[in-house]
Amino acid sequence: MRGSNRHQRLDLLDLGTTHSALTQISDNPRAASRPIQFNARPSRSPSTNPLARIAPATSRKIIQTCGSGKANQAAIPAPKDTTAHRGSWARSASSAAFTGRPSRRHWLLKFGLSSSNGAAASVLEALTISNQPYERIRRVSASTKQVVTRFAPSPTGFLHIGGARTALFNYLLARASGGKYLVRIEDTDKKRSTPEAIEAIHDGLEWLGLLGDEPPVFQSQRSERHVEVAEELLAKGHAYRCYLTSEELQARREKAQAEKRPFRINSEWRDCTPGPEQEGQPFVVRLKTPNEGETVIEDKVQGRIAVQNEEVDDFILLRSDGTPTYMLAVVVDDHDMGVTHIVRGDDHLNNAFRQLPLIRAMGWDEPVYAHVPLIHGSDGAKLSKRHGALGVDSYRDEMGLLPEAVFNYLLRLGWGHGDDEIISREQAIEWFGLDGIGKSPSRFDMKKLLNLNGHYIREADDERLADLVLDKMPEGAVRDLLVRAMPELKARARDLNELAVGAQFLFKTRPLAMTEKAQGLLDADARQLLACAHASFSAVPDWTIEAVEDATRKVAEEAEVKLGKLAQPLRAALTGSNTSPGIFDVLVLLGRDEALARIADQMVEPN
RNA sequence: GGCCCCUUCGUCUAGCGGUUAGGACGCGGCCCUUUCACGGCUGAAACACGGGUUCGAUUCCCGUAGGGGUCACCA
Repeated sequence: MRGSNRHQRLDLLDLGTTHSALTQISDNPRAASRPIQFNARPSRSPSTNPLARIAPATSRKIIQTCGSGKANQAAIPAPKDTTAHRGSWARSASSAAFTGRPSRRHWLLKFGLSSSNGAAASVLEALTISNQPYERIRRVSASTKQVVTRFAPSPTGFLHIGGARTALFNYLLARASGGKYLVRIEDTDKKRSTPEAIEAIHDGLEWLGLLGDEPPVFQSQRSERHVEVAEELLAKGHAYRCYLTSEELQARREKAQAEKRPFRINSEWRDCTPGPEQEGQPFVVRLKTPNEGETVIEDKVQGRIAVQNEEVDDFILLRSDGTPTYMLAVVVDDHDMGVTHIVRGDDHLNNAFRQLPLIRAMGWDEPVYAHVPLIHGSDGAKLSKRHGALGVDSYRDEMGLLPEAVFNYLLRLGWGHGDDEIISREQAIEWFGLDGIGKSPSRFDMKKLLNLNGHYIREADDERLADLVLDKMPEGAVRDLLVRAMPELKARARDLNELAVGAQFLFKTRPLAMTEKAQGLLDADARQLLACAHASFSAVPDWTIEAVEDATRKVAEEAEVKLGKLAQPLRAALTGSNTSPGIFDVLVLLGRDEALARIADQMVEPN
């Protein structure tokens, strides 16, 4: 774990800024002894460039370098030729690395950045590690507040691919900054929540290694607390009792629609005290959201988004039966759990503008938001149950995928790190940052997932694969043989199902059933050749790959045919198929007796 | 429809004002080869459109078109 607790990301500096700074510093030999002047231009999204936020000018002054007596270390051998490092600047939250020229010496640079917007001055600490092929830049804040993220699925169905990716990003963000990653089950809707779904979500997360750092919080068990907050809001005048019925609202909504006016809930109860006639009448509790001005969110993915407050209606906190709504529950739970960074699908973006007034009414700290674009199906349509949105259990059980492949695929879907494709969990933790997340929705591509899975299968341990495949094998499959065959088998499979199919020949019973193509291979000449091979194999002293290969080549030579002419009929006889691992491997794997018997089954009787 | 967001090869993406627009999957070709894979080499393939700003826009701004999200006493 790279980030300790003192490594808290504030995102006050983005990498472009950092880079500019480093370039300037490296160009200025006297940088160590005096304040540094450098230009920082607003990068991709102005809102994420702190310098742009602090002042409109593009030129800012770094107030001081604080090298704590290590002034000379500020003379950095930073790369001057940035174009040589195309695409190699990492854009990670807690750390960034650039490849290219290895550093020649240690250096450590710290400088403070004064912030006129009241935020704590951040400290940027950049260091290179000598003799490493890359250098690191790490942002460190003066504060020690820990990053806390959360994945908050509602248990109304399986854990789908989008949810899994949200979980992944939350997990990675926490790990990347040495923070905490939590899971909360949003089961306030009792009608739609099921224990099966909770189980499925748990299994899915476990399989992907994305279980929370603490046992999950169940939202339904916290309703007392939610009500308590609603009452506090009521007492403070930030919320009010609204006696409008849903029927009344529905009528108004339809009327507005008929008149083609935008409909907004405008409750007359917002500013009036209920009279005696309201006594005993059902009511909901609504939040008094501001009606004027605008609310701005500095979203880490979407950038700066402003919404007019008049667009935000007074949403319900407590239903007429007194139960808390989702909107209330999330805010309260996020606060109580100490969540600092909210990473979720951008279908929740609008909710942020409702949740913010609630947070402000309570005087709580505002979280950092990151709304991640949704994943679409391969046809571009929203992923739905009919559209490839399967539970992760399907990926595991039916499609035969490895969790590390799904992990890697999900990571790359909507997030990028230069040209890197194969990324391990450790590497992901090292590299992950919110600024690497793209703003546009992405499509799910099974082909690429499969390709990745093939890669991870080839990397995987043979014993592990054998155990995984054993389930898919017919009765009588021998684990030991499976393990021995695995190095040959796994090179040819993209998923566990293909692996199982490839392993079938090992356990077939004689006489072997032939596929059509295998049958086609076994013409009269071929059967004749098989007889020769049988004779030759019978005389092989040690049934080793070398000996078997030797014997096979000799048979082909003597018969004056190319090796392939003999190998294919052999393959058919031995496996019942026209594709298999290398024929010598097959011979050895089957063992002398079984191999000879299978050949004998197909050859012409020798005279 | 109101509001909000998005738009680089078919797909995932790199790109932070000057690049022969890079990589990966998929697709084609070649090589390796006992089949199938793997691997290696190689080819085709993209800045949605229109205006600005600028010496110069894929990159910045504004429109248009297309796509998406959201408008519940669901979460």
